[in-house]
Amino acid sequence: TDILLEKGYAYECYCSKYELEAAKEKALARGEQPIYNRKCLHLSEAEKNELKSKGIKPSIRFKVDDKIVVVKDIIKGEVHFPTNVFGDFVIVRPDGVPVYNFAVVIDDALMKISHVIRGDDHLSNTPKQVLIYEALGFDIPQFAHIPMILGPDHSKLSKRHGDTSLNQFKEKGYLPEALFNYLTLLSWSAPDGKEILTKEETISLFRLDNVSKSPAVFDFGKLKWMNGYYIRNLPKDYLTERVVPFLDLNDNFLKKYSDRLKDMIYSIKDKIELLTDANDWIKIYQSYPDSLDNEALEILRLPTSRDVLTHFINELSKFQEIDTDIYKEITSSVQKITGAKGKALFMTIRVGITGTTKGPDLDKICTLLYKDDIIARIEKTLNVMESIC
RNA sequence: GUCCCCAUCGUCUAGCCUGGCCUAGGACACCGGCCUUUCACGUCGGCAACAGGGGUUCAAAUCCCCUUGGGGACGCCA
Repeated sequence: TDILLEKGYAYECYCSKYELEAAKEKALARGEQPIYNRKCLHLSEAEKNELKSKGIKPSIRFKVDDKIVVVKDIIKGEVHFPTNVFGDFVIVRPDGVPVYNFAVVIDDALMKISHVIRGDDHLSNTPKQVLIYEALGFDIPQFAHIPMILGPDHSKLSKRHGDTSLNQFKEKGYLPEALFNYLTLLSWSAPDGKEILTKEETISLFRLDNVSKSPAVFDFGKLKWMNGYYIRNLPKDYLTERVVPFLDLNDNFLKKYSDRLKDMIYSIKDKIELLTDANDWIKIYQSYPDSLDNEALEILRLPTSRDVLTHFINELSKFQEIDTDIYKEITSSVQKITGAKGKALFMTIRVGITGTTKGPDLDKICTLLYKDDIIARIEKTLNVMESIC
């Protein structure tokens, strides 16, 4: 600040907050720009000392000439700002603490920052900063003002639009690489239009000069889709590692089946609120048969249901363990014996085992579970049927 | 209010700089078909946009101007 003061780029201002406030309101009332009136610009040393002796501490203002500042921006191009819209602005407060616009310049210049990349909303701060760079003789960095991300209502994205912090997304089960990939596609796109990109691909393709100028609305739906895509396509081992923190591993069921779990999760793509939904689905298993809903009960009330389940157990008992082929064999035998087919056959088995009408493919369910477990579950269902049918 | 930025399907965008190849391409969402004896996934098809008006030009989504619309900034906040 000494340099700026000495060279006449800045001066001390003894005006009080109240004075300034009043002046501002007056100007606004007259429909004019609220610009500092330079009252303190020409104070003599004597006057300053007098004010100081009264205990008034000055703030320091940057003296702004009436001209047009041209900001060169990689994304926006050359932007012209008349300085008379902001006037002489404060650089240091009376307590000696520098103001943001001043501090960033000093900071960045000292650290030899080459590129200042930030949100669009900082564009109008930039001319002030450029002025300071120039006064101090610093090299002006390259600026790149990225368009803002808007909420679904097209206003600046904020808390009231829902989850906006990385941790919230993480807690909800969004994979970091999916979020990264999605965010990357806002106001930018790969030259070939490819949308699913690894971090490495993005880094090698990304160029500031093909970032779009217009703001982007955050689309939670597309993020969701992309996260699902990642969940489905990432290597299974890696996926399991990612999924485990979201599951209640203390539970016996999960302990017992954790090795087969990845296949199951891999197949649960329905209404993925994501990983957390997989957890819900598993809970349906766990809480069975308390989870029987009307739809499931209806299936169990079918006249053939009892037969189907009983014979399913019988047939299954003939085998050591169940796999896809055996599953087919069993279901066709049960069909022959009971005469039940279609929904009456498969839905009954589904409900008998899982207690619900929804879930992964039946053959997958059957191969996921162990034979004894299936039998136990169906027997449970048969017991339940005693009481409700 | 003043200044600045922006403007292609509902949303993210390609194309715009270097006008004709645009019958405006892709993705999400949505709607249908297929697959699956559930739901999803997958797959095939469909709906859907150059904000409006003036120019310039043989030719405009592309270049220029105006209007409208949206966003942001106007602090001794960061």
